Amino acid sequence: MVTGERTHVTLQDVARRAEVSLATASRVLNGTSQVRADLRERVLAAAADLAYTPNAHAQALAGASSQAIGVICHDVSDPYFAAIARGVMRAASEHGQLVMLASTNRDPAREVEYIAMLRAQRARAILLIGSGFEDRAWERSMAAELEPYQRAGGRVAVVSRHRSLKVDAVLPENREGSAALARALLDLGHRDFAVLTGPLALTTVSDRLAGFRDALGEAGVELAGDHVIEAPFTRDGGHAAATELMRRGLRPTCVFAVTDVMAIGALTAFRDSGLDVPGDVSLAGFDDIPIVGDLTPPLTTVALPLDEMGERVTNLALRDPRGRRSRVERITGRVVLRASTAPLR
Amino acid sequence: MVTGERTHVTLQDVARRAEVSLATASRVLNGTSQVRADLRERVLAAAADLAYTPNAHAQALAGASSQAIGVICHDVSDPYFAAIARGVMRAASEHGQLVMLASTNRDPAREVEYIAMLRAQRARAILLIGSGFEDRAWERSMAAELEPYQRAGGRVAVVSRHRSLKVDAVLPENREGSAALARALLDLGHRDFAVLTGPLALTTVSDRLAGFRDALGEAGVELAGDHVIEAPFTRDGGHAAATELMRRGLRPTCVFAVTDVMAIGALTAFRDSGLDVPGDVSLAGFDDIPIVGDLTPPLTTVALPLDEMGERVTNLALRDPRGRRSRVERITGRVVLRASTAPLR
DNA sequence: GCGCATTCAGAAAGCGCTTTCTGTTGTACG
DNA sequence: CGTACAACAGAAAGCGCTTTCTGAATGCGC
Repeated sequence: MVTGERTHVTLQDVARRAEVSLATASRVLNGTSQVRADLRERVLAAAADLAYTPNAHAQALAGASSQAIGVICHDVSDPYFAAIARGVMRAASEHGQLVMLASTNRDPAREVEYIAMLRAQRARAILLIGSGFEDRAWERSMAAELEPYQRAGGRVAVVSRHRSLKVDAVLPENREGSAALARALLDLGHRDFAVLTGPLALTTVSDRLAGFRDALGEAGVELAGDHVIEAPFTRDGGHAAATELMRRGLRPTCVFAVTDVMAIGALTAFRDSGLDVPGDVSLAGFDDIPIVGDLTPPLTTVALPLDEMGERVTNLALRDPRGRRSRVERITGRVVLRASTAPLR
Repeated sequence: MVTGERTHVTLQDVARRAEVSLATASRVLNGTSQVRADLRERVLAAAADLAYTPNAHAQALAGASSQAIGVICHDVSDPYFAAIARGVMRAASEHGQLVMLASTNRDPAREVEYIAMLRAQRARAILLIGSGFEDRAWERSMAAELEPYQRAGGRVAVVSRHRSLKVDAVLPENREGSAALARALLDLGHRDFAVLTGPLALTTVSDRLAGFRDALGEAGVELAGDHVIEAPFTRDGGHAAATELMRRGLRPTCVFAVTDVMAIGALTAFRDSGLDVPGDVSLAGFDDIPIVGDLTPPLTTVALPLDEMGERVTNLALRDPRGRRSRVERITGRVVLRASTAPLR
């Protein structure tokens, strides 16, 4: 049983056992064209007996294109991506596609590498999830990989990034969203703000910061430079940024973390130093990842339909590939006020 | 530019442009054997000029086996899987492997389907993450897919399941973990417990429940039938189970949710009905997913090194495939007491 | 200076499929 | 009864690679 039976069952084996030609076996299994009933039965039986599975590589090579789409994100374990990935997987499986998911840990080089691999796999589509970098060299090498891929018929779609990429995109309105949030917070009476941001080289970050700052500006409230604290784009980054805020002796009445994930770290940092949220400081995030409703207090945020966004990029990439120019679907964020923000007394 | 240039650049194109044979071009690009320096230069230059990427399918077909491993889990957006997946991706990329991730949404049929697809892709290894089902028919169809795959040289490794699968496995000691937790909770003085469980058909669930119940039994504490509430294996399931508990008018001093994800739902349910944790009821989970330290109160749980577990299955599957019989790595859970459990007054 | 081993480039044979092209049979028609 | 045309099975040509097999140079010993 365990003897060197190293090799796969091939269509040839099936054909031989069913005593038909290769072509006939292929036709039966793919339903490509009519085959006489008795032959068909024989082929089906043979395939079942041998536990035959077609070699997808051979199929791909022979013309029937690949069954898989590639998704590149920064980190699977980030709830933001996980939520989007969920939508992607659902939509992909509706299209009968397998999903290859890769995390780059925000390493631009790794990202380019993965695109090359996906290109080699002849993935039907490549989905880029998450903010791009504002980095000329990186943009060029991305484009260098993506352009030949697209020219050869590959589809590319992205969430949250665009500059320099001529591809279909699902674009959350980061600027407008954080502006709306700022106005909501102003309405609560706040005038003294701080912002915890991720790396400003990420377009998502800079957009959210800009939107927030502009909306404050329109209300005549200025956001001082030292009230903007930059840290890694993670829970720990949020924790560190909040800690730094306190270390600087700043006591804004309201803090905006540019992502919920960072806000979570900040919330814990505040709690650990005995600051009450929202009693001592109001806190708001962005994204509305699933967990934030279960925090104490539940987090005020700008809700993005993450799951749906995943579905939409996927559909963008998989539907009518004939589209000439790149389509853009804008996603409006909805401000959700929860208990983490309180009116200023 | 956009004209029907539908086709990929092939090795043939590179060879032609470099004015060498196909074989030479292949040798240069793979470093398979020595090639005269000037020819090598020409090939490299041609490949770069044409932005050549080898067709992975052709490579796979021609013998060099696939570059990808497949991972099947129940739900990518579940933090438990996400954390494991993270470890998998790290280890996989160290082995130069691409990861294809599929979620089955706990649908056994879908699971079998995905294995067939991965088999078709000639994935180098298949990783099954998450509890199996106690279901004879399903086990048979799984085995029917897996067995020919393994016979043909495919590697299979699993996290958290085993029965009937003869494969390498990373096995968290669920039974022992929840027993240890039970003892810790008994030490706090609790005698009146309830358990919120997922579907008992999942081996993980039944093991955790059994371990907990047994340890209580050894201390002479009985877990009444109506104090065990079954619900879906999700945050909402936990919420529903906790709600049901209160609806039944039960007021145990301590509640154990078999996963952290369920515990999170329960925590919110308790909070929403005005029950204080741990003042009115202590609450514990299992897994130690990253978020639980940021909850209020932080959750007592049995910590599993999720990230490391992902790494270990991957290594199990990718290292020395010559291993004759299946290896098992047991993972010990560590009880972490946090503020969600308090000593009984 | 001749025969031999040694390098290294090229030709060609697959890998397992799909699909076009060919050929054979059976049926309907004049 | 012979011809035209479906209908359908089989042969064979790739798809883009890797790798074995061939063969032409080159360098070496005697």
